[in-house]
Amino acid sequence: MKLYNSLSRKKEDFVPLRSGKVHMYVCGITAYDLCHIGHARSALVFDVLARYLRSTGLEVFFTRNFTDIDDKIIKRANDDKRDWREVAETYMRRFHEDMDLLGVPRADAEPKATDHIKEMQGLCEELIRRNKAYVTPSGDVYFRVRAFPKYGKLSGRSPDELRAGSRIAPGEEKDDPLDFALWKAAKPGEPFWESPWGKGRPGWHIECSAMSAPYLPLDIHGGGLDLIFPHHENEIAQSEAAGAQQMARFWVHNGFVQVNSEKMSKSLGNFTTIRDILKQYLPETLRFFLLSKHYRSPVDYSSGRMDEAEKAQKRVYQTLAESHALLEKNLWKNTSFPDEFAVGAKQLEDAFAEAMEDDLNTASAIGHVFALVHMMRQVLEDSKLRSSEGARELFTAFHRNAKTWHNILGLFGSDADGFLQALRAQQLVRKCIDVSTVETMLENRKIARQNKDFAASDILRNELSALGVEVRDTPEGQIWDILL
RNA sequence: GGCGGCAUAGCCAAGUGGUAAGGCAGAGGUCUGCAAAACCUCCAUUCUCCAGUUCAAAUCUGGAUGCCGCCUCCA
Repeated sequence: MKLYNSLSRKKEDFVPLRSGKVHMYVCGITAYDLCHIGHARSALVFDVLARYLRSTGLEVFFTRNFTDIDDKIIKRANDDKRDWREVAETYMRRFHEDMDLLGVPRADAEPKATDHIKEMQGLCEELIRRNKAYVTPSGDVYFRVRAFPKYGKLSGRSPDELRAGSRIAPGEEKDDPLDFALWKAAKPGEPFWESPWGKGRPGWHIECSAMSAPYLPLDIHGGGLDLIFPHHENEIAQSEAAGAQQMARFWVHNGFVQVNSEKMSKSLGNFTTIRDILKQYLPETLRFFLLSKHYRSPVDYSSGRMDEAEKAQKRVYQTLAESHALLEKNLWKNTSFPDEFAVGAKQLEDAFAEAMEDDLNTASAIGHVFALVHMMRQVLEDSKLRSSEGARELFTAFHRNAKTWHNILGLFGSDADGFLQALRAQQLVRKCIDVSTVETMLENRKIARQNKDFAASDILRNELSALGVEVRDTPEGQIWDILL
């Protein structure tokens, strides 16, 4: 496949470094708060990338770490008057709960920083031995950016440019303003580990270099766009200055989730948590929404867009449900069926695969899903076509495709009737609609209609509409749905 | 200030040299007591603007404008 590499700023052919096996490392969360929709996007993008690579027959070993010791965790623990370990454990557990709902499986390895302190210290020692790092009188260890000539190759900045805007803060014992901490001496009351340089704890960047070390060189190192600088730049510096030939072949970064065209982030306070959204919408709707735009573009979140996503998604499931019902009935006639449907369906199937090949273009791929759905609807609406043998083949292929979508995108794989039921329940909650009230009104309307009292019937229909309920009159009686 | 990205219909969104996918909304039609749903048809001679390269440009080049991100923790 073609994959955009942040390092070269180009799409490149993805070829695994080791035959048939892919090592993928994605920066996970710092466990100090609930995950927001931006975390969901990042998790989803790399989940889909792993699923896709696996679907092409590659073996993928996926690593996603947890940062479970960090300034923010310590701050949170102090604020909440809890032990920092408990804070980290709580939010790691919340992360897993969110991912379970979103259908993101556990990574093959989920290392925690605190389980790899020894390796981090080892890496620091190696860097000091190579004169790429130094120890300060207070027991901090800093990376010597000047000693790594390739510094800036990922973010496209030169040390000179960076140096121009930076200065050493008072009290810091750095040789150079760009030098960054590998190991921080413990302040009073802070958690610490014993080290050759005294009591202290690891810096953020060294964690990922240490935890990814067993898998170097990585085929793919991923994360959010904002991690390029300084986090990933520093990881490269640490790992490669310590002797690695190349830390990662591909650097892949996902774009942000925005609100009103502004980045959603904890520091801006404009974030929406995954669990808040899942009170309103089904997890698969969030998944669909986030995957319906290319992973490198920013995506603007709003409830209006979620509503649109929900409507579109429902259309696919309705089509799956209706065609499934016909397949179950299994009453087919040997009537003529135009070839164009099978030909078109095959083209769309290929187009889906091509879109995924082209830098994981899920937005385009989903577009082809809808083109296929449109075709299925045409057949379903035509009483002659839908009962013919040709339709059976077409529907069978459609459901086979849905399996592929499920495997790769994690979409359209739920039981269709079950999904539609769950969706209705979710919408009832969201719209605060009381089912028994609706049913009473429908019963009254039914009576009015039996008496041909259309005026009364229409008044009830308007009242239901005001509640957010839409009624359809069919030969089988009244059917109601939630008005969006 | 430095570095980078983006600009496609009312909205969302694919499309990196060969004549604008798809979704939502909207209009007309079929159906209906009237509706609704569903289906059919229509809905960007044009891709922020200005120059240029080319037989051919939304796609390449130069310039302008606007929006966003990174440069400090951040998915």
